[in-house]
Amino acid sequence: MKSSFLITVYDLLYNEYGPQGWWPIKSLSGQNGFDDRGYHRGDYSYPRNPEQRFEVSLGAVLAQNTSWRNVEQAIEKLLEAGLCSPEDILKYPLTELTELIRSAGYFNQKAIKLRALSAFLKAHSQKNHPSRRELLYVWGIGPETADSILLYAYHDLQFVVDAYTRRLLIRFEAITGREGYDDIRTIFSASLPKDLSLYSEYHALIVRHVKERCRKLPLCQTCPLLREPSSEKNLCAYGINYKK
DNA sequence: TCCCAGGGGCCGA
DNA sequence: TCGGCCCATGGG
Repeated sequence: MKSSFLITVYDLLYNEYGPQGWWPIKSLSGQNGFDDRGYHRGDYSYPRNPEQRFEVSLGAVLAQNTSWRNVEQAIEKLLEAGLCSPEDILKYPLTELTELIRSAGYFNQKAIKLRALSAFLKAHSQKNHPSRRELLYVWGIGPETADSILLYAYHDLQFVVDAYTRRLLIRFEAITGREGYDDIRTIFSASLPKDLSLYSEYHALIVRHVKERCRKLPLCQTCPLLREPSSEKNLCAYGINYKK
């Protein structure tokens, strides 16, 4: 795949949707530069302290296979209970922790996952960020969650691949769908400039675009990726077939 | 009522 | 290694 292809896709998505403000930080909602849901569009300097990094990390676990609206409620309750650090989570009763995060679904599993992550972060030096390998060793942290934490909490240059990314590339016929997580991750990291804001924004834009347009039953008529006349091949093979 | 969400662990083949 | 199953709430 030509590297310019993924950059063209990025430019088109950015022009259509603008900065997405990921990762939102609930504890800063309403403050200068943040909307009432904690989004901070176009500013990639957050999180800035251990508490904010921890909130993003908790959110990455809570967001597993769960809509963000449900995650927001859980984060809000964690904040209300004053759980802002790994130590806070670890000393909080498990049954009560489970109740706080009920809205995020899979609450029995996720309460244990939050504890496992907290135990890891407590044992780990908070000064320099954890490695990908270390995070993957933590129970409940898979590749997507690890990369989300590294990119959005620790500003480490890791491209986040999710089900939306996979669907988008399948519809471009850029992948078959049988590729593993790391294969798809490499497609992006090999093609894109090493730029933190680009990585952060690209993943967020893919989520926005696929949720909104590239659904299971896609809305190709208004797809911003079908307006590029200079593309030599697709842009979206699915859309081309769809229009026939 | 059904389907899907900003996945990951576990288990059997 | 890989597919299938389980976890679970809430909104459309």
